[in-house]
Amino acid sequence: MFSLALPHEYVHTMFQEMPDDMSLDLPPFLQGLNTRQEDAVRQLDGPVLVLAGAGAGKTRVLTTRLANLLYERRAGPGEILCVTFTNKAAREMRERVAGLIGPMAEGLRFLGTFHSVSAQILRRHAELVGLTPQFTILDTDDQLRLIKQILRAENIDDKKWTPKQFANLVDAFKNRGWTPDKLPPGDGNHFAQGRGAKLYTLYQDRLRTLNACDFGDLLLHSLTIFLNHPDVLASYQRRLKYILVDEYQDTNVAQYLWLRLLAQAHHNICVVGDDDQSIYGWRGAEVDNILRFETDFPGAHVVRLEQNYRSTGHILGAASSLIAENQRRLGKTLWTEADMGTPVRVRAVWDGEAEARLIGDDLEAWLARGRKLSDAAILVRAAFQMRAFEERFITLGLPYVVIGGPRFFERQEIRDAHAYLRLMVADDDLAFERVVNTPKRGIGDATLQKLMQMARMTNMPLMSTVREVVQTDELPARARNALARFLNDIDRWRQDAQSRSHQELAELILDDSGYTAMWQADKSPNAQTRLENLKELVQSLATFDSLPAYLEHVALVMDLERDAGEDAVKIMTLHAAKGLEFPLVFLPGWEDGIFPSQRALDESGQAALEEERRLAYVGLTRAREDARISHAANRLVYGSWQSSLPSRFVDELPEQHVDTVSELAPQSGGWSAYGQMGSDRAAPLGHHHNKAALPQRRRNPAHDEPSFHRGALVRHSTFGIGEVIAVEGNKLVVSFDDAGDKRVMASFLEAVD
DNA sequence: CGACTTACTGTTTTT
DNA sequence: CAGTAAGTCG
Repeated sequence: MFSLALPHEYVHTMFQEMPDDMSLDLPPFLQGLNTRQEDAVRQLDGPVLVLAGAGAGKTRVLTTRLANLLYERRAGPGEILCVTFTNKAAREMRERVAGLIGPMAEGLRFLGTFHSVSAQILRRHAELVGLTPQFTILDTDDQLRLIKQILRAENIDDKKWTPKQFANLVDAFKNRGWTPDKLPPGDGNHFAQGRGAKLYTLYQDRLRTLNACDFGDLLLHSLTIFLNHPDVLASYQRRLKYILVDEYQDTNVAQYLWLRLLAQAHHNICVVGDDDQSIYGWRGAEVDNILRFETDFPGAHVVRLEQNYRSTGHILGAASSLIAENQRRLGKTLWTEADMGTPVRVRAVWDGEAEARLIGDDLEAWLARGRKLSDAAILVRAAFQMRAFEERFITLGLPYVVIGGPRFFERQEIRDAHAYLRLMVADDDLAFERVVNTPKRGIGDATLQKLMQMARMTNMPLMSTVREVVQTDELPARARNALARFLNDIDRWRQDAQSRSHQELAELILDDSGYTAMWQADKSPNAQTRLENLKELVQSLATFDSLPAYLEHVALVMDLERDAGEDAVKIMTLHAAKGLEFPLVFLPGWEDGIFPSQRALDESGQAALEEERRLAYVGLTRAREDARISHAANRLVYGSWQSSLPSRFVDELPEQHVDTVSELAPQSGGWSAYGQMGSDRAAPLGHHHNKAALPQRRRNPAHDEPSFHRGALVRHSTFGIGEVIAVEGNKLVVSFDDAGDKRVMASFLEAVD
């Protein structure tokens, strides 16, 4: 149909000569936009802020603008930076642009998530931050293991100061763009008696030694590169002539700085967002970024998209009034040409079970009216609310899908398989650790502990350490043989990799290592599913050119495209629902303590509550025709009953748009408020008992590679005192007083004077 | 070194 | 309640 080979100059001249008739001569993809949308699409140069209300055609504007940039030849596909938050959004964008301008969309190399674009840049300049281009990207699981090791090595009680807490702290630092050297003094102080900052440094050092990055590093390192190497920055500024940003309200400080640097030279940056839909404050998003855009980029062209194409009048009216309760917002007036439709229904039920029953009944009625289940969604505040619905729908035989549940690449068996694959590509310590005894090879905790201690001392990868240590008497024969065998396997597979496709290789490894057999022997009910998942993994390998390409994809995307499947209701969190729409939306659990969450209620300021309100707004505005809120009088939370009050958000809904129904007997007494307000909830953390400082234990004082000569007197942690009788590189033969002659590694010995 | 039993601790989520 | 992690025994 439409081709870019069209005489572009001709079209361009026409734009200039006949401005009044432009709409007639617009390229097809520009037709059918409203005035504001068209404005946003056609204002190509300079900073543009698009404030897009819910359902106002934000994605359409972004994709059309991108297509228009290409159509107008302002930039080639490789010269446009277009960043989104999710892979799904990036995929959708690419598809839609391809639909508008054809195969040229494939050349959009810098269209992707912040993380994938950063990763691309970082691979190219890795050495500037002390990494090699082959660095590994750690998943959350690897990251937590690593942190745990560090905390233990530093003698920090990992129950009081959990790895997860530390990971969150690090994440918060990175979200703000703080490398360890830029950490404001005192900022890590609340962690582990003021050791947060030091631990952060240690963690980053460790990552560098491992040639690895966590997710936050992808962005942070590329930011560091831009800041420290003006020439590199300048090359990207020259190359990326236009910048488009989706969901700008969700950007954190690091992303903001990253974008600002890239846009600094040409100011051709267009950001699209909605301050009312900022729901990721808890993970570092700064609504301020969007509120401040006009100050950051003076002369910014601001476009407000306020016509809603999604919801009925009642739904929009209810949502608008609700969000109007928030103080900090730019303010928009959404309107629609649609009918008023049905008022938002608010229903009170006795308990969670009754709520599930009610919604189940509604869905059956919806089906009976000839509607599709896939047109309906249940949006919950927190995952634990899902179970009640699942149980009910199973008994009803009503098909459902949980969106955003445990993800494919996060499953244990998939991670294990990936660890094996990673070992084919590099001497990956964390991968090695993960599978060295999976399936069981008789390499236990003690052995591993010892290996890690050695590796730490010599600053070598675990695998190299193992290579050395199997040639010594350091370890008991059993462990040593097991390790030697495993090492042998790895080397053999690496050999095999030369002559096989990566798919065949993966199959070979999984069988040969005994990993498949391990699950086949497992009689637990989900073992079968795990085997199927492994098969699926091997299948999906086929779609990649190489093993590294596959691993990169896995690390960045963490999700597998799933086929639509049968007609089913979707159950998901409100967060997962952002950007989606459904004719029928259920919003259960609108009770104080659940939604808004207890945590938001406990916060003293308004900020948390306002974010919850935005979440409610997001929920309501997902509905096209019908929104049904419900709240229960009693709820089972962590195995005990709590009575609950309707959410304050229910009261904030305007009467004229709402239809309130109660299933409850009027004075059944179900509303009593005892047990509320968290009086008996867990005491807040962080009571700083003045505990005596932990004894400072400094391990291995002789940290430097000790050199020993024949005849030297040495001490070994297990074998005791002995005399060096031969030196072979970093391995020594020592005659121990008690244990006889042994071959040991030098790094494991201390001099005795 | 591995299987079994007991204590604990619980948002939202992407990459 | 239910899943995990750490501790204990053989």
